[in-house]
Amino acid sequence: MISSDTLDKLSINSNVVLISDAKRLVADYPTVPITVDCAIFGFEENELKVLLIRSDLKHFEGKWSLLGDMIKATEELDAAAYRVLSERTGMSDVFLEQVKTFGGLDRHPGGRVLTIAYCSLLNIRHHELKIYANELHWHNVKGLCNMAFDHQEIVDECYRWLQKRIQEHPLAFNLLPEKFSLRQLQNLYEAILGVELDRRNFRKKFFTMDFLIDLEEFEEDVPHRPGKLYKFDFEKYEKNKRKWFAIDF
Amino acid sequence: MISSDTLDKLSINSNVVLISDAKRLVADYPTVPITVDCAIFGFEENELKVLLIRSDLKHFEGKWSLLGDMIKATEELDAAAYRVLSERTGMSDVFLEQVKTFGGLDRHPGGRVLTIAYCSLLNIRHHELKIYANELHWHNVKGLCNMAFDHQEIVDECYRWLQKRIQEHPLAFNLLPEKFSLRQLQNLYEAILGVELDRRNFRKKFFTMDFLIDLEEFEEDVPHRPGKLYKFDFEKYEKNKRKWFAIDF
DNA sequence: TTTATTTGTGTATAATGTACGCAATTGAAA
DNA sequence: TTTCAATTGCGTACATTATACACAAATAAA
Repeated sequence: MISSDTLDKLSINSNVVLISDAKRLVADYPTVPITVDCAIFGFEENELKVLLIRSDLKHFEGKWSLLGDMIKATEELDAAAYRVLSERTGMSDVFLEQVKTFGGLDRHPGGRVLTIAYCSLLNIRHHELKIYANELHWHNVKGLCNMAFDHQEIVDECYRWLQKRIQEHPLAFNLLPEKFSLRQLQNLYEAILGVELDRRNFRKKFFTMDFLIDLEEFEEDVPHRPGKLYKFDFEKYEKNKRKWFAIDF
Repeated sequence: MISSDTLDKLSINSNVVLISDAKRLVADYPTVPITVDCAIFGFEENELKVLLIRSDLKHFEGKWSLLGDMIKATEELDAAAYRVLSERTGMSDVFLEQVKTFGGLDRHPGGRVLTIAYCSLLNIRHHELKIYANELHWHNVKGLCNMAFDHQEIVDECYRWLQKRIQEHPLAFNLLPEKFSLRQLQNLYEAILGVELDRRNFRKKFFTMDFLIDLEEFEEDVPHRPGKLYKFDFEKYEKNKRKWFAIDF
């Protein structure tokens, strides 16, 4: 049976029933609050870190949470994630990409809340954290525990996503200071992938890729022979992007 | 200023303000109708196809749309996508995976509607389409036009996702009949990747992967030397999954 | 029987990945 | 000063994989 109310929304056109009032159609749909959660990764002391706060929900008292917020009524998804990121880190011009949407019925104690997970990579030293409330700080990605909501699952998913992604595109440079040594670069790859790599082959691979710029400068204050410093040639990379497929370790 | 209404939701605990009433917190969030849209891919006559219907919105009269529906209030995201798929194709046990969420403010004429895009792969011959209403049928992925909503963008995204994905995992077998020749398999890869592959090297690659089962049967009714038929060894693949990284063409 | 077409199986070569050797440079210890 | 430990920078030998291409065998149609 089609109710008269439903009929109001319909018009008949060449034997097909067309809905003329899209607003009234949509008005019948159930609605859900939507949020973004950002897995913000950084790299320090040869460890991959993720930025967390204490949950401000009594229900998750003492547990750790990703940075997130509701999406405003007239806000684009990416913009909401970027807002969360910049409000807390003060950073702009940062790598940020959508990873996956989580909509489990019981993931939020306040009722069904959908969240769109984003992954962000940034250089810890480049940014003074803003709003230190709720014990905002960096946690080792390995050995996380005591997470609020389904945030353990979200971090795991973002971390796996990152592991794949850095083998397709040289995103890892977003995590390093502008000037870095090959050793730092290798430590980063080893930390993210969780494997040991041969130093000499690693070096060869990155030199043949040919977007490291030799700065003719050297490390300082290291208790051994200092390594050369390089920077990443973003321009050259952008031009040759298409050719890329895998970094492959 | 904190309103007295807000204070009701708060409790103070070790200098941190905790929100005790999660439901009331969430009640303040804007809410949005959420839908799923399925890019359902099939393979026929050496062409990659996608299943579309005519949009039933007057606003998009004559335009083509992915299969989609609202997500019910107590329905998991994957379940909603699976429901859309099985209602229309009658298929169960089908490959289905979340790809990306689209939430552009103006993507739906009825107001903001979030959609979670899913990608599905199935064998066209295995399934009688159900509900032929709205001119449900298979379209060539190449040369799509006249799409409703942002569905062109969604199909493009799902197609790129598929191109990457079949090089990491042998998903393509979901698109083939149970028994297939190496030529069919190669045609499929060529259709999806949009490249020509060397027949002999292609064969070598798949034999060294070692999960094709030789059925000792042959093609029939072909106007040339018939090729051997194979089936995919899902069991063996599942066991060796971890070792995988890329198929690489 | 011949021809066109396609399958099935190779091989030769180039490119890439992997394992590892060794001199050079630095800070710190002897 | 000399020696040592640690690390960088550069190389080479070998194994593995990718790529290009040749040719016989099987089938339908002429």
